[in-house]
Amino acid sequence: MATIQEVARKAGVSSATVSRVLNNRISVASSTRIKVEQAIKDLKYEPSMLGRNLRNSESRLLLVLIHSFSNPYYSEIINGIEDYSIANDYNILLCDADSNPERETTFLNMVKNKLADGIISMNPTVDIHKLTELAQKHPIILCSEYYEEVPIPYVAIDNEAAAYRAVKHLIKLGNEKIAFINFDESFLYARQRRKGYERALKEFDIPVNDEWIFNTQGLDFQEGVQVMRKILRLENRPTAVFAVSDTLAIGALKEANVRGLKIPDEMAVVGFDNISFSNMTNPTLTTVSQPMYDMGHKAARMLIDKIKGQSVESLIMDHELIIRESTLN
Amino acid sequence: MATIQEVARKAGVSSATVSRVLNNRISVASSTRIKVEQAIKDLKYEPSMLGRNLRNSESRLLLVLIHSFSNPYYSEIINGIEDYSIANDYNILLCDADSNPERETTFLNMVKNKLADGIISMNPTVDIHKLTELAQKHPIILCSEYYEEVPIPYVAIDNEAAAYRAVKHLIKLGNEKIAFINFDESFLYARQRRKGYERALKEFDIPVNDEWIFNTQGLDFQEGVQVMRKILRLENRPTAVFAVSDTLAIGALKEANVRGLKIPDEMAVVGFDNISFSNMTNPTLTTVSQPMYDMGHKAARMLIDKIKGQSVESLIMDHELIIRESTLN
DNA sequence: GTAATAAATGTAATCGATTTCATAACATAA
DNA sequence: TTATGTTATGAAATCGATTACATTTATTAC
Repeated sequence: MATIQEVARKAGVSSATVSRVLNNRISVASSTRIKVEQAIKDLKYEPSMLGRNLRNSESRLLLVLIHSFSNPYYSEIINGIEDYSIANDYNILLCDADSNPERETTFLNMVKNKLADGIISMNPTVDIHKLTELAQKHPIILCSEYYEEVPIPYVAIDNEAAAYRAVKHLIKLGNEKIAFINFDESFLYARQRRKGYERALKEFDIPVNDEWIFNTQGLDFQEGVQVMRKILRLENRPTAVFAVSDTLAIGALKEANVRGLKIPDEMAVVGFDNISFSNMTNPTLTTVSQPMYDMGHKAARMLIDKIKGQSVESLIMDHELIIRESTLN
Repeated sequence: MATIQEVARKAGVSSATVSRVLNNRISVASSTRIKVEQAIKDLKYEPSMLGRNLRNSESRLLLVLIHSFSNPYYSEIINGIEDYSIANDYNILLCDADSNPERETTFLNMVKNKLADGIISMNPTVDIHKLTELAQKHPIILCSEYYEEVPIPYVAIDNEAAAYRAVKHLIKLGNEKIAFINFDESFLYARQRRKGYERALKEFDIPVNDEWIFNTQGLDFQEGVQVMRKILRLENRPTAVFAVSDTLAIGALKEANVRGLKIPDEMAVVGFDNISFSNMTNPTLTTVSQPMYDMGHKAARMLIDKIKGQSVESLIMDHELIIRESTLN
């Protein structure tokens, strides 16, 4: 691999001039520019990012923390992040900590080590204290997961309002006994969605029944199956389910199907996230859609602005209720 | 951010000694080691990877080329790649070219630019000529997608045998009219799977009917739906379908369901890949499983071996037929 | 034609680590 | 005590780019 020095020698100029040609700086005579460009071609020279980055003390790499590659929820957000990043000459490094704290430390250190210029975290299990400390010296943005009283800018939706809307939709269809499959409520979004669930019930004078509220430890399809089994064993059986993730909802839907329940008549189901599968279930799944691509795009913009030293404001995005067969007669 | 120089000054030693402490080199007195470690703590020093990598001319970053984040097929492979890589102090950079040749070039240049030490490509739409050229100077491994007559080591399964096995399974169940939903046959794996399909038919003296062979341009659920619609319109209608990807199979399954066909009696379905959702459809999907985690693990090992300068051999892994409800009465 | 100004290019420092080579300090053997 | 070997450390070069500053060359004004 040729270096800038070799190009300079071949073109009969100094390395400074070659650098100026590479970076399109002003003041380089077109005759020398041509000589240099020829030398670059002849030697098939490619500038080393290592040298450049060391000098500029930037890596032009952004870290994106997710919880697990297997979660289809992330893919559109990532597309949004990536499009904006690449358009601005940043690459992204996708990191799934997979609830492995050691690996998470590795990733967080990359930003201290100058191997990454900033972080977008979408990982709900991230160590928020470490992250907050890191945020004092390095640009960090939260996407979709955020924390009250943590001074890190975020982009997210209004989870309380979205859950409220989903549950209200079920009520309007005539359901009064609505189960709620929630994730572990140590996560803010789970608490917020629960608030929305309860607000909708209260608005219609339906009492909250704790027997119908389930908190899962994970978001696998299988957890949804398990919960639906529990639901079907209840004496006073709900006629509808609102799940905080499509994967849970799809598992629940499947189990209801297997048990021969008519959907939505005997069991209506609403999910959350609008993952691509949600349109491929039988029946198709009603779900809350977040503007995922847009959220990713915005998060990337916020991060890059922050890297540039600008101050950024948190964003709340609009959600949408997508009504499909699982709540449609 | 403190530099190694500042640590050296604070500890009253030279930067060379600090470096030796950091890298656990021999010959540093334990008294000075303690002084240096104290200084590192006091200054909260973290070594800059940029400086280190420049000096060592390595980035310890591996590129993983995929076609699109949205494809669930990759996630387990990526887990395998990542586990091995991280255990060997490499990080991975996930790149979806998303059939954007410009972006692909960006990624391939990273290895020329020394921003990455090697590449694992799983992208079937990659520009194989560029990749082959790059492979002459840089470590590259193909995973799951490979090319005959291209001298790049790969890890993959025997696609012909896997398809043969899937189709034979359908025949043994009594099906003689078996449709085949294949991807674009410009891809080697599509040609190989077709060969397997035809071999199974021939073995049982069933003529190949071109009317029952469909080539899709993409792998979306929706394409599977479309094909099943075409199938159901045929006068001489097949009683079974073998699709080369689960996403296609799930689309086909859904459409057959919607049209009220009994599965598997009136329409048996086999997919390929064993994505997690294939166990959540109704009925669940029979599919060919590749040892994905293992393939990723092996691919990473091959790449890192190659980076170390060792020579590596291509690998063919075993597949497995997972029989579920879509072919089970 | 000369001075003043602008444009083009080169020299050398710099980013932050690692490592070769030289040297100092110390220990051991004769 | 001197010679020899070992261990610990430092000085300085190095990786490959960028850039402040210095210098040369070209252009313009009078």
